[in-house]
Amino acid sequence: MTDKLDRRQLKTKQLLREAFVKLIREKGYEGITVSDLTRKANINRGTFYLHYKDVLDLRDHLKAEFHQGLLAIVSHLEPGELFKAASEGKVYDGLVRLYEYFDAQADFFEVMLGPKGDLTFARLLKDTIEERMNEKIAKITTGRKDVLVPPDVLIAYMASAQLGFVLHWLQTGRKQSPRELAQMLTHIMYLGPLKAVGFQAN
Amino acid sequence: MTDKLDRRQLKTKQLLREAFVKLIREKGYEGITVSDLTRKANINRGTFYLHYKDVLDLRDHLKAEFHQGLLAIVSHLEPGELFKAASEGKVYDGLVRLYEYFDAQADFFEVMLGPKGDLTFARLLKDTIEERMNEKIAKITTGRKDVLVPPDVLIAYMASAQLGFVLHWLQTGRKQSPRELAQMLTHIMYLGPLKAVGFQAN
DNA sequence: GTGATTAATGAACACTGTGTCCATTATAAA
DNA sequence: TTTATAATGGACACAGTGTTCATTAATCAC
Repeated sequence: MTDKLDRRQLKTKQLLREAFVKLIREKGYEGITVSDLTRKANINRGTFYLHYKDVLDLRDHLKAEFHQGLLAIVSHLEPGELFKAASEGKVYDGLVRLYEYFDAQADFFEVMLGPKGDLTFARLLKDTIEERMNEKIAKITTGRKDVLVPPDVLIAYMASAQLGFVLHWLQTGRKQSPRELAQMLTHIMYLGPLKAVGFQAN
Repeated sequence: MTDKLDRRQLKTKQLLREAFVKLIREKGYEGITVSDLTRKANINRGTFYLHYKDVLDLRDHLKAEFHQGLLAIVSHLEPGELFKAASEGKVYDGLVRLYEYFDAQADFFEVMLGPKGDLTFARLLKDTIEERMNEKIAKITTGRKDVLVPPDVLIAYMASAQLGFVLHWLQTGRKQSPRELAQMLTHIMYLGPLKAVGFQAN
């Protein structure tokens, strides 16, 4: 994966990566050209093609990087543990770790997932959450008859929800700590959104 | 809004609109050019510019159309009604109407929100849901101290969730009826995702 | 139907960006 | 210091853009 790279190559890739994020922030992801990138990075246009096929290729490499980082964390999450912690009024630690990752990489995620960013990245994250949940939840519900909602539907719901949840946090200045985030998500997951926001049975 | 249009103009716009959806289906949204569109629609390239500024402009006009359609329905939704219906084991009719709209326009939504589609459209829909919820939910929670999760956070969660829910349905062949969809969403909203999928307190 | 109106066409224009060369220069590694 | 190779600058043909304009064709109002 990580071929041993010449310093020069590392530097070039680093410059391109920075130029990419800057350009998204400045003029939005759509319509970034190779010429834009090399101008901003102050490198020769031909040099770009020594590393990437085109702008989409550069984007996909960046996406893959962060995808890996996320996978490493998400693969350890256990919905059963979340439910257990929630029913005992505790916070599931796996969630805290997940939000700590987003917090640490916030600069990148904020731009990339923001209004000017690249939404295919959002899709990738959602799909990742979804796949992992599928593995975990499938085990639990096989053979049961009392499920009110098919697991695949529910997983689609939750995966989108959790991404939207993080996104909102990123785009409103990250006012809560990762632990507070986990606490809130636990409430919503356990009680359901309606009761979590204060609707009361009467 | 709807200026009285020459038949020729209507026809041109119709052709462009069909070409756009076809091209997304065939080669993906990214990288569709004006030349692609006019070739596919069999019209003169110059003609395109008599109607739209560029590809993004065409896209935005299409988005706006469906946005209007959705607004008309979403603006009538009442979370309170949803909670009431849910606690009585009923289905909230507003939701059924919403899903009927997606069902009727499924061809367009499926392509546009699909893997090759335009994700800014997904964002627009999410924002629409979010804004409307904000209006409704804000009334309920003002002055209350017992909310476990701030309304804005919860709304971000729900808006994303509901979009993901519909998206999954569109992309898995629309196996459920709008009423069944509404039923499922009601369960999730009322019980929370964990209990809805079958986790049990013990 | 006829004539006035206006949309669509085809062809040209300068311009920007693409992807690929290649000889030359600069820099890192052994 | 030598050897390897990354980066450069300049060139190339090509595709797409956005605009203009005279010409053709369709529609609308009468």
